[in-house]
Amino acid sequence: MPDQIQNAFRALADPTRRDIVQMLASQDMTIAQLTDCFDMTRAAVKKHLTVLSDGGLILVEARGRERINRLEPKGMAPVLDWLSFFDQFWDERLRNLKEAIERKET
Amino acid sequence: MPDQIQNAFRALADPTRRDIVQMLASQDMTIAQLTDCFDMTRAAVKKHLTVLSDGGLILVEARGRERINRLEPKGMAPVLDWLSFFDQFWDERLRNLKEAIERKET
DNA sequence: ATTATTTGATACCATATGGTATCATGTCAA
DNA sequence: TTGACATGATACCATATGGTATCAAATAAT
Repeated sequence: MPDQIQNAFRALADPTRRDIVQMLASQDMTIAQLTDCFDMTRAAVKKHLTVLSDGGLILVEARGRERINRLEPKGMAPVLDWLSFFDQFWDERLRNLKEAIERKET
Repeated sequence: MPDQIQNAFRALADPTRRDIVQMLASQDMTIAQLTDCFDMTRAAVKKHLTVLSDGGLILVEARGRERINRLEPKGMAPVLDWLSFFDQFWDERLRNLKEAIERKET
């Protein structure tokens, strides 16, 4: 719960975890299914899934002896919120540039 | 140049670096100025700036013996591009949910 | 010219991270 | 019940990471 922003950004910092996120976007998958898609051990994939879960980016549902890993779009909210301030900066930059050009042309 | 997405995500994965980005959003700063804002050595701050530079998130301009660190909004583009696919997923989820509700109510 | 200031670079350290191997546990099927 | 299968958990390893301390180099100030 604490530092959700940090956990989410950390979860996205690894290329394998970003790949997992992309795969889960197309369909829910078990650990074994995900492991088939990567050149690494099931234990390694499990670790990545734990980090993604800590980041709030996936939800794990126990179904019998399997664990269905599902994407949790809400988990991306802290990341997008943080980045939103940057959009403002970007816009301000464009405004300043526009102003400067207008002053020169006056 | 290669793996710009990875370098950008990695740069954003550290809380100190995200703080630096926020500070540079309000004004360009030298390494010494940034160091005053944190409880760590100038060398540590310099390392973070190198990572941010590798991620394409800042530009460094030499001015005399000082180095002006400036935010580079364009560097955020790979991150936003990668996240954009997620927006689609989110929308699709909403569409599916909407469809399911409509089917039930029919 | 000399000194102070800002930075670059390197060596070094503790811990985090990504990975494997291994064994224990729970669940499905015969 | 007895295996087979999917997972959990732990110990362990190599490397990456975030930090310090230290020294060299370039520029500013006196």
